[in-house]
Amino acid sequence: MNYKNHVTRLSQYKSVLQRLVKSGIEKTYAESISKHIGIPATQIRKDFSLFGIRGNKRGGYNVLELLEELKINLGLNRDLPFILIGYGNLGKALARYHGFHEGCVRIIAAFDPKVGVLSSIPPIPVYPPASISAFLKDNPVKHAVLAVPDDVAQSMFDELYAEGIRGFINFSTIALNVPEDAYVNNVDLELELETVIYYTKESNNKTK
Amino acid sequence: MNYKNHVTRLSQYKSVLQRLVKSGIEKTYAESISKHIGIPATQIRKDFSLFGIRGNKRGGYNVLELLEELKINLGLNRDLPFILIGYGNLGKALARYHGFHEGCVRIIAAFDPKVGVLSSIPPIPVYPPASISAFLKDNPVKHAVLAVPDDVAQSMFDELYAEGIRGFINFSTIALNVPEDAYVNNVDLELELETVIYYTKESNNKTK
DNA sequence: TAGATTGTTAATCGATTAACAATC
DNA sequence: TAGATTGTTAATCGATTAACAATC
Repeated sequence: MNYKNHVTRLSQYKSVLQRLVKSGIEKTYAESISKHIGIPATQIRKDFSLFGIRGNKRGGYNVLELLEELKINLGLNRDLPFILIGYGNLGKALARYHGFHEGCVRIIAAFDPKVGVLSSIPPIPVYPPASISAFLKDNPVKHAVLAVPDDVAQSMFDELYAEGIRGFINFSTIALNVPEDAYVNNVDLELELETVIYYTKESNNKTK
Repeated sequence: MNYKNHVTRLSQYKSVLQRLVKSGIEKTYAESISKHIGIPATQIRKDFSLFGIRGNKRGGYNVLELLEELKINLGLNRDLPFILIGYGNLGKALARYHGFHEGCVRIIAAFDPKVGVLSSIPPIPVYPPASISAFLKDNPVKHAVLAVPDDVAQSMFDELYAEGIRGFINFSTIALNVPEDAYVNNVDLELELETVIYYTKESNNKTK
């Protein structure tokens, strides 16, 4: 079963709800959420139904409750420490990424041959790769960000997998060899740029 | 018509073909490509058919020719200069991103209040945002990478749109207000991490 | 020729949308 | 109550897969 689209939408709903909470709005409707993100109200209700989220007939949804339900379904209702492998430009950008500090996604440590302390808030320590094993023994982390050069991506993956990490986000451009029980989300930045190019080709101007 | 999936797959085919070229392989088959990326051979042929790419019955595909066809269909068969707006950690990471140098996607200049010259190969100049307009008059760029803080993302977008840029990749976390004839590819890094979390929730271990 | 492989047409599957019944 | 909104069932749409004819 492929839930990718559902999960993406759920996450979008969550973002809207977080904005509503900030604005102090207490109640919302499928129709209003639809206005914000352009997803049909009927699909929003369908998604909620699929994930067992219930509203009040005639009364819409309580913003705080709905947000909480969305977080539960996304698995965001708990502490979610990540480790960051590779502390180059991309690693630094991710560690300081603004959005993360608002949610419960936290990068608690980075590993790179060049050690040091990242001046982020809160500061994130940078350890040598050799200490990953020891670190994971003390810290029960299940998720890792792979932001290393292509030539070491597979061996780093293998090591992390052996240490019990099962959820990965991979920024390298090689296709990792992944066991059945691990999940790897490949983010291919070149592909993202190519998508832009495709959709702005003159020949596609009308169709898109 | 939504071609997003097709474009994603076309780009994957292109990557495989580029690897084959590097290995000096001259001929390939739908079935061999399938082995590399796990997409059914029948779908590969269907995609090729949709984009008018023909092979040789019984003889498979000539690697170089196929790669060229894929590039043409992806719009990658020409010079594709991007400008980079925002030269923080993420901007730096993108400018130095390894994959780009192999393809025809090139970042030719960056704009940031903190000017300077990026020590990349080739070096990318960093200009103040005020000079965007003048730069675009001399350089017919149609694509931009938006890697700026959320609070200036919309105003930067508006300025770039006014200057004729129509293809964008947006790393900020706000939903931009976009005219009909522009294309914005939103890359939400928080969403990418959340996807990993969702698929590694204990309750999803069996289903996924 | 026989066998392998392409390319297309038809069937299936899943996701989205529409219709509408339930109910506050 | 009447009207608004939810939640579900049914219809539509599009994308994927399977079957197979074409042919080198």
